[in-house]
Amino acid sequence: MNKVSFTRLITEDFNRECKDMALYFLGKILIRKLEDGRILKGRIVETECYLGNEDKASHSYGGRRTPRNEPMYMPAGTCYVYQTYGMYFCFNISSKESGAAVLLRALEPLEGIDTMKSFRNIRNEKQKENPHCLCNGPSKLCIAMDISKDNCNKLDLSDQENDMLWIEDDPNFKLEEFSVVETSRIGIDKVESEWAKMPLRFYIYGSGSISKRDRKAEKLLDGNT
DNA sequence: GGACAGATCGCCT
DNA sequence: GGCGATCTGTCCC
Repeated sequence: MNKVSFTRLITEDFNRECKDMALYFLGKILIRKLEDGRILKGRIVETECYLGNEDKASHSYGGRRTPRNEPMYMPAGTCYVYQTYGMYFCFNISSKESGAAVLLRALEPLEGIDTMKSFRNIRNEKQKENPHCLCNGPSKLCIAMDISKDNCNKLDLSDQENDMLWIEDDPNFKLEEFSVVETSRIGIDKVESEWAKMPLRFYIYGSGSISKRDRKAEKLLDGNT
């Protein structure tokens, strides 16, 4: 058996254009180290692109630049964590182009599942027993991984000294062996339909941890094989 | 499976 | 002052 080691992503790994990065992240491992040393790991299975300037669904549409979205303009690999609906967080990572970022929408929990459960506090008995329910949404994964604006916003994921949050490549995981579903983004119905429909959401076909499956797109993939 | 209402507050206009 | 890149429970088919 060859020994294959997990490697942490570095600056050049993050230096990609938004769509390329969203696809590149699929299958990678997001790792969170808590203050008490506990480790939480999840495989990234769903991502979404938010482009700059021309993207009407993006916080940076029209070049808007405010204190909140400043991380979208910072170097590739910078965390953009913002609060929404007064009580939830969304976790993005800035890409190469200024003003663009990739939203992490879902993870498949791999390690620290009991800790994630304790953070999520799920009431529904069936969901409670299913790890796939822990991180299958952008704000759920923030709760499960203890990612908030206070502790992770503007963090540099390419900084090898940063031991709070980072991403590793899993050499045993080959994205080519999976189908990737390309579909429209979630929760942006109010923007001009052209941009609402744009296929800027990506997920690994067959993962049990997807926030919202697109059965039509999956059927088309089935037809092509 | 889908539709809908309510929670709740930082951010931007 | 109004509005969310969401989640949850409820109601209905």
